[in-house]
Amino acid sequence: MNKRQTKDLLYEQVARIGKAVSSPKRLELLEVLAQGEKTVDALAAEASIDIKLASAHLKVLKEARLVEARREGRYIAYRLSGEDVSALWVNLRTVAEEHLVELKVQMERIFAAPEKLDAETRQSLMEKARRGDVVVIDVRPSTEYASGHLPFARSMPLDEIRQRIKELPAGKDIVAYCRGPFCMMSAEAVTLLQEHGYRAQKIADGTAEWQAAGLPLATP
Amino acid sequence: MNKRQTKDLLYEQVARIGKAVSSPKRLELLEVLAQGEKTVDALAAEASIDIKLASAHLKVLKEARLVEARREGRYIAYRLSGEDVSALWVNLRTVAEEHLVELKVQMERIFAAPEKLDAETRQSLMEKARRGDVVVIDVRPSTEYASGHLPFARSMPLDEIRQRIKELPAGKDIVAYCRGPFCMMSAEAVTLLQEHGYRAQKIADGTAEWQAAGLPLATP
DNA sequence: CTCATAATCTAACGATTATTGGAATGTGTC
DNA sequence: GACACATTCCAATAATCGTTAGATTATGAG
Repeated sequence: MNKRQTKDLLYEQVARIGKAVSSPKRLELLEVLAQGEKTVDALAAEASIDIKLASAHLKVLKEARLVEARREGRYIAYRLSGEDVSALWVNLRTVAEEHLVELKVQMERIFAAPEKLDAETRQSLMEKARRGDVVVIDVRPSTEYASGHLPFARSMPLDEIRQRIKELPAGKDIVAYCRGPFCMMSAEAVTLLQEHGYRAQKIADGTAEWQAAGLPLATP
Repeated sequence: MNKRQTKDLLYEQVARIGKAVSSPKRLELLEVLAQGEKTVDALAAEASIDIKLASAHLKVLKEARLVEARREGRYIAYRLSGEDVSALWVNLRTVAEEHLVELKVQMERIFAAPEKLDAETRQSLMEKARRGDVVVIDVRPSTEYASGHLPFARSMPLDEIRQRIKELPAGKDIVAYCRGPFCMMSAEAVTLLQEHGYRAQKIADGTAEWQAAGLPLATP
């Protein structure tokens, strides 16, 4: 086998990963899976697609070894096949945010001033949360919180905020996060909290971004 | 505009990046471009494809803003539009190496025991090179060396090793690197050096991997 | 065993993509 | 200004991909 054929084989393998992440729906599935294990059903619902289509996309992801499947009773649960997969998603999204003006514009139009964190800010946020100077709330569904969350964050799913709002200490700064910069849950949470007189802000980070920055997650 | 439409737009943008990296030839072009600016001509030759096809692929990469073009006389020189692009390539390739058994097997079959570096090894290699305990040689073409190389490495292009082999101090350990784990130049260099009685080994790192690990490059 | 449910498989379509050949554009040289 | 050269544009083809619908498989409940 000559050099050219050898190289072709190598790049072709990497392109399998590339092809897997070349579809918007598959990227969305990856982001949801970065929040923890989910059934096909749940994934299809999250991505607003038919179960059949979700299954087909998951098959592609599985063939690229980006996800793994596991039978759980009647359901089949999919999960990312490693932390590096979630880091790859963050990397792709970050490159897109950095280079694609269209995306920048869209995000600025949609999410007024998203709070982007750098290494230092992440560190100091964690410190403040540890000391109780701010209350960090995870507004994702509680199952996602359970499969990993930011250190010192408490679970306060968006659906339950209205009922549970009195659990939050008045006068404290509230910091809300959800699945990442594309997720709208934290923004809704902030609006809700501000309507009730809280000082609340959101951050762009989700667990995937946090981990990709090299910081550890907590699990209850 | 509802939530679903908004999300669709966001993921679609990221998928532009995904689509750009979904072709083996485009990945190869990206890797070559990670070595420095190149003309369409040179890129086509490196990837063993027709100039027209190279131009088409470069157009796709340009539309995804992963590369930029610049006219240089009669030629047009392409370059990566940022360090993050080269880091993305490294990330994709690493995920592929990690998850695709086929790729692992191929690489083991082709490159006998590639020397993978971790953070510590990189640090100690640089130290040894600085002290002169080992001689690190960059066997890529000299233009690529010129556009950035490992600290304390000297240029010794593969083509010129035979003539210039006496420049290398006898008795010293030689460490050769080239464009990265897929590149075969360092392996050939090692064979050549060993035939001349040198203790030589190669490392998997190229400049892209070095940089992706957060370490600085040197430029003459 | 039968049924309902979750998921996959198969086949089909329209849309997109890779690749090729031929024509056109832009640049420096004579 | 004519020419050679590097590159891009345009059109056409074959291959691949996304999506949908219908049939099939696997599991747990009754």
